[in-house]
Amino acid sequence: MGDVAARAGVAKTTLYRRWASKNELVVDAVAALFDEHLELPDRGSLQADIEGVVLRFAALLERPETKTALMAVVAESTRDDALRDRIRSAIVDRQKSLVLLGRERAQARGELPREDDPEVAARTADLIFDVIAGAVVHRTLVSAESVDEEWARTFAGVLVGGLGSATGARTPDGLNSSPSGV
Amino acid sequence: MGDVAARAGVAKTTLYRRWASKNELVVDAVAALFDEHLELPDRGSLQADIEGVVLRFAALLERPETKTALMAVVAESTRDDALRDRIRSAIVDRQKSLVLLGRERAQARGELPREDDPEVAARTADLIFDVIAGAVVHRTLVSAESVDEEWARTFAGVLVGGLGSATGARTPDGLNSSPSGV
DNA sequence: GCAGTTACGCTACGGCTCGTAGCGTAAGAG
DNA sequence: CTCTTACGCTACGAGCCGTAGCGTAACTGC
Repeated sequence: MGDVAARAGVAKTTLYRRWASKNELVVDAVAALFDEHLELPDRGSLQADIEGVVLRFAALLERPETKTALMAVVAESTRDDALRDRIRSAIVDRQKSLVLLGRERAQARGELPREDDPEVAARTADLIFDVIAGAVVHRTLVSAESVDEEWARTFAGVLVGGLGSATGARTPDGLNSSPSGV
Repeated sequence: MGDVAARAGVAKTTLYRRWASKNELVVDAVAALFDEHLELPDRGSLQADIEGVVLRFAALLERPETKTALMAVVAESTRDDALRDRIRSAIVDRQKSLVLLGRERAQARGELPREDDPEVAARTADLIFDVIAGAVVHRTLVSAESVDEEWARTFAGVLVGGLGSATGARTPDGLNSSPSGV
């Protein structure tokens, strides 16, 4: 934090006059990075849109400062509810709009059916968000392997296929079996 | 750490005679929890197997100590390569065997085709692992919503559907469209 | 030009936690 | 009965977050 103040050319006390704690500053910094680097250009298909955002997100996470800062505040948010809420409103909820946009486009293209029940729609959007963000974060940070175009393509293929085939979410446990291999 | 020593009824110095640092101790503790609580009983179908392990994993992660400890070391591993390797060998690689077991069972049931190319098989297993672990972690820690049976069912449905439909990983970008809604 | 408010810089410090040094002591090996 | 091994204990150094207190510059309104 002394370092941050030094690099900003201000005194440490000034930082604490603008942010109540280090964590809040880091959350705002990470949120700004996310807002700046994440977007969802229309690449013509749901699969391509997912590939694009996955690669953008991975590129952001592979920067050492980004991943260190993000994981530090997420880790602390497990024992600080106020921090968790701040992360949600400043980062998570904002980026969730990308999922809504992507679904809207896919529905306009006819790639995904429209869902009338708004609660089901919201739950599905949350699921998609958790799957995309979780998978990319896990791969880059825990598995520590790079997210390249091939991985993005395979991942997007699985997700698109899964969304197309099984989401009505009735009770049965096996409406599976299909072509092409694992 | 003084607390850990106190609760263990030993002196703090004794802890440092067995573990070189706090992080190593935490990694070993989390690894033991994972080994103890994660297993993959045969529930009759790939979908049900995934649901089961997702619920087990989520139950483990919802315990405050588990998630705090896990995320703390993962966060620090972003700036400590030795710690990252220790996490990989003590936790990640061990639990990855669950994916291999689940796939083996699914192949024996005929739910998934066998894959001859071992490299493709390994990459797919890694992908499945990242998707399952990442999605559950992201939902419980970032989205901060509970993983209940309904979520597990929907998630497993999407994953099974995705694995069944699109994984040969050719170039095309749209072999989707199907029944049941998003 | 002048008082009053606002915001900043700076030093010093308290508090917390990780990790270590040094020494005394109990238990098992031969 | 010695020797080794492992443990307990106190004290301490180091690093970082966050704050107190005070001096100082700039900007406002008249």
